[in-house]
Amino acid sequence: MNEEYEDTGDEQMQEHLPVDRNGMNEEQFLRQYDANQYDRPSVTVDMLIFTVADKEQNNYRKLPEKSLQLLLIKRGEHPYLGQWALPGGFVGMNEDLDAAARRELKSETNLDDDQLHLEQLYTWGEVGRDPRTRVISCSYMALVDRSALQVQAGDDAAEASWFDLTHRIVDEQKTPMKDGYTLERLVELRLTHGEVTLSAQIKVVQRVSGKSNTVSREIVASDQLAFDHARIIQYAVDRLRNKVQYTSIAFNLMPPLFTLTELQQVYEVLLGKELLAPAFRRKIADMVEESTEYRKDAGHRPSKLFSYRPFDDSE
Amino acid sequence: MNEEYEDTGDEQMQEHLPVDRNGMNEEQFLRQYDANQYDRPSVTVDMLIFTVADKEQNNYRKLPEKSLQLLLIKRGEHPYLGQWALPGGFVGMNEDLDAAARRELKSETNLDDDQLHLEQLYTWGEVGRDPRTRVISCSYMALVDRSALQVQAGDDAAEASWFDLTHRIVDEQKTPMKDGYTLERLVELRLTHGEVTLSAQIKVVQRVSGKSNTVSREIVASDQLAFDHARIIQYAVDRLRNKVQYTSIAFNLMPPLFTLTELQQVYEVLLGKELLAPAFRRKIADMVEESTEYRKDAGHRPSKLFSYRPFDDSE
DNA sequence: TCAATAGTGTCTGTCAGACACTATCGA
DNA sequence: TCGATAGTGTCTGACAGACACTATTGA
Repeated sequence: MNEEYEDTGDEQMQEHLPVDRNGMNEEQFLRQYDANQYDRPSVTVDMLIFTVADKEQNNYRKLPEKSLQLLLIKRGEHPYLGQWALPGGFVGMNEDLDAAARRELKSETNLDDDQLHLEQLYTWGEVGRDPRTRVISCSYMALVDRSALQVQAGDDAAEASWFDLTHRIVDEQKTPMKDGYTLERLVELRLTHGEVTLSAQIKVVQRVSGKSNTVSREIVASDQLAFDHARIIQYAVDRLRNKVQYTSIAFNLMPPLFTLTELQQVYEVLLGKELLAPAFRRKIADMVEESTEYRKDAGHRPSKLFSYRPFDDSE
Repeated sequence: MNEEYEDTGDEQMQEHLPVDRNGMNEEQFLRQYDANQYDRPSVTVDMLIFTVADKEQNNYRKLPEKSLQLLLIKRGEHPYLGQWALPGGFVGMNEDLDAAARRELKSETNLDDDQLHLEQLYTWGEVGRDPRTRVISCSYMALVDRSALQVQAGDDAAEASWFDLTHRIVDEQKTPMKDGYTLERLVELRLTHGEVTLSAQIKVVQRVSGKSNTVSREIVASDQLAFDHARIIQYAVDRLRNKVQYTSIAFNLMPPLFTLTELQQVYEVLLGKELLAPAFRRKIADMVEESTEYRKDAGHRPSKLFSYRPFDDSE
């Protein structure tokens, strides 16, 4: 069970270290280990930085609509020069993976990770996804509060912009298969910033056969979006929609004080559907705390302002 | 918006390709690109291969208890020579990340991925986690049906064994913090295979302050478990427990035909708690299909055998 | 006969969907 | 006044926890 019993056990003063088939102990092994004997892929982090912004609204009575926004960077270098890509970069040899994500986030938004939600999403490792060399990308999702962003992005040398993001299922069909079915969804992503519109179509295929249940995503079309980033964005939206429903991450998109209607609007824009106010208020009731302040600048009844209350675990 | 307008536009026959600040078009850039100009980390996949097995039972009336098992490999090389580790290996330069996971799985269990559940879990990229060199590990979780395993593992040169796995919260305390709280859990992992017992303690810390909500895992003690694998195992158990409740992955641990009590036992061993039969049967009712067969070998009323029915989406 | 599992019926409380209703502001 | 949002009350049906109850087997 323990290698050291195979030693002769004669040298009382010397430590009984296990040796490998070449007679080396661990220290000797590590000294001769050469990481360069094999080719290694490059590793990057890709950041999906989401926020929610108000759309313009002229009717003094109506509330402004919300839109989900994603930060993209215009590439100033090959490959995909001139196209838009997720912020990101290579992971340093002496830098934790998470630290690389936080570094990228800080450099783009000037926010530290205690002011936002940061979460590892998925690691993308297909062989041909980067024309330069083999690149494995670990994607992270960040949710930031619009009001905490000092600069409107783009203070960097590279051109960074917030794009309005819409995610729409254009087509859906279910085909019965032996021992299961295949569910194919065609998803259209549309990203707009001023005059610039990027779009992509992703085919999301869910195969259920026997017990296995696999989801794969394929890029059908990708206009002005670099690399396979359209697919990563689609994946992130799916994850975001999912998590909004059973966690409180949505509050990371809210300012310190907000009305319940604003909160509901954020949920609605994330989920892509309308919610009923009474049910919504019940659901989030013990995640918010009433303040004494009111919002009274609009042409209708003033609304109470609330703040986030970290989960009510107390009983 | 598009770089090509910066060309002189004189050469009608030549394509208008965007050029970078060095005057290179994409093809020229890629030809001179050298991936070796920077140090790169090594990338591995680590496999968490779970199954459920029956425990011995002598009372002819009683049903055998189930135990959750995990496949581990005894290391025949430095570092951690003689200790036990998750199966895994380096990702080939011309191999998709998923393909590497499937390859490892196939080599350990001789099963293809259409016969089981395979899912990417998390990517571990701390700097010091491997003493050899910088290693980033992408972990995958696989759930296999015990009855589909031809060999009892270990046909490989390396010694592979199924370990009974228990996951127990030994200590839990909640400390109020400014603007939130800290929830600390001490988790004890215990892995046994015959006479061999491995154990580890992981401190799982959930920090809730303001809007951010972070979970971190720290290895307090790890006996005979190589690398940071104790932490990865603990993470996988958390994920497994979570997913069992809202997906049908548990069926991947079941043979083609099973009784509802067996299914319930699997849920119970995964969740680490007992369930009430009527509620359980209601919950899984439309995920199973009645067969005409019965299990009648025991000292009690025979039970109907069921099979898995991929989600009842029909209305 | 009996220990053990197999399987069902039903009470109860919780909670989400749905919708009606009242309250209150600014132009 | 009125168009819009703010906010509440309550009916309904779905469903989970809880527990009692019946059914059936092999030694």
